[in-house]
Amino acid sequence: MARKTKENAEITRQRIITAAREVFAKRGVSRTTMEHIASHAEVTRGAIYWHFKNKIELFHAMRDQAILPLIDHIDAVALDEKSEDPLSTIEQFFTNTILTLMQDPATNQTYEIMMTKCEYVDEFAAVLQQIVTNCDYFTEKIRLLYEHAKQKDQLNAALDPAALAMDSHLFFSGLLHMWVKDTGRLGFREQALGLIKQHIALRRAC
Amino acid sequence: MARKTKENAEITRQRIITAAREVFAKRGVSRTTMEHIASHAEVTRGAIYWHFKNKIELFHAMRDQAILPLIDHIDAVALDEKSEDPLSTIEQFFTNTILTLMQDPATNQTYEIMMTKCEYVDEFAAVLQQIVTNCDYFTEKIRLLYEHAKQKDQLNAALDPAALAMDSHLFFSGLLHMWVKDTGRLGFREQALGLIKQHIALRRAC
DNA sequence: TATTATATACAAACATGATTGTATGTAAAA
DNA sequence: TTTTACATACAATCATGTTTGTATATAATA
Repeated sequence: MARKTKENAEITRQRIITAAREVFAKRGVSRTTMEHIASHAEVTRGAIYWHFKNKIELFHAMRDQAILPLIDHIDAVALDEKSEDPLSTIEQFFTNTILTLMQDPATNQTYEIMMTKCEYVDEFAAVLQQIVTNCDYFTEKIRLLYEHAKQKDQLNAALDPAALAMDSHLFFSGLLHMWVKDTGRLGFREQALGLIKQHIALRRAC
Repeated sequence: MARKTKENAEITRQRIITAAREVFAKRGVSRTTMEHIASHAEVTRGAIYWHFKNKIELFHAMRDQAILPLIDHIDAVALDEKSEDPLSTIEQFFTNTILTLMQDPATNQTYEIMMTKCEYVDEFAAVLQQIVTNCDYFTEKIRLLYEHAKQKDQLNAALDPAALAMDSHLFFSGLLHMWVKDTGRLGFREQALGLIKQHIALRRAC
């Protein structure tokens, strides 16, 4: 086949990533072969091996497209340190993340793959450690916001910001897992935003 | 090879399940071949195919050994409906589950496999639905306990038992996930019991 | 109680298909 | 003219399910 321009090559690359995501979601990462991805993207394996070294590099490319914006998002939230209402800032962050999953099927699908269609062994074991590291980073940001809330007396006095941040992180982690897993019935997804609201309300000074 | 007695056959069966668990944990369910399991169990594939139809049946046998006792546990807890202190009952349940994971490496390993080393597609997709169903069952039991706590005025008055139960379930789900994922550093596991304590404390009437 | 028949608990071999990485070819872009 | 962006062909391994073989436990029978 004829050579493509740089722009066309980039389009091909993106088509491959999209195809990989869709096939991963359907068959799981391990059971997905390069040929599956290739035919779904309407290219040959040669094209994939040109753009990516192997399956895990392709996986990382897919993951980055979903994760990096989220990291940016939490960084932006953390910048909002001077917020008048830190508890609402936390609530907003949770809510926005859920809204992203609702509105962006690609991101949602990538989360689904990472949580229920990937085995974290061998080359993928490192990914799990990155996830844990991200969790720590995330929890620390939340902790800072709880600190500010406490200084502003918006927090129930007896509560410890570090422990609260952990509790919130675990809540949110659980929420994302249920969000992803509960695809059949629509019940859970509808309550998600309400659960976030109540979770934060529980912390406000009473 | 010679035929074994029923007792010996049962021992072989259990050896296979144990071997499967250990190999699943090391290589992930998809990448594990019957031959891997066979050699680890010091039998041939013939023995495995005699006892189990295929890999997923073996997976289910392994899963049942970890899950069924837990179901029994929560059923026992739910029987404790007349408890004087329902919030402590919930706390006890969470704590006991974590203690089980600490003390029983086999159970812990099975959880690890189910949460990070299994792809829920094809034959395994149904397992995910079972997990969700179990979650619902679990959440309902917790909800009942919160109801009782509310009737006894042990609960912060403004709180809704159903939403609280969901929040607790998400917290606990997140806790188990972090417990399993955070194998490297020992930091998280040490705080787990403290986090449970605080989570429940947050709900007590103030 | 001794004998026989049958089901059991595996081991070993077989047939088949799938998947990976690489190596090579090629036409157009730069 | 030299890369680039792929397609195609190749080699080698690996995994699965099934089939066949067999020694023995166990139950039935005489």
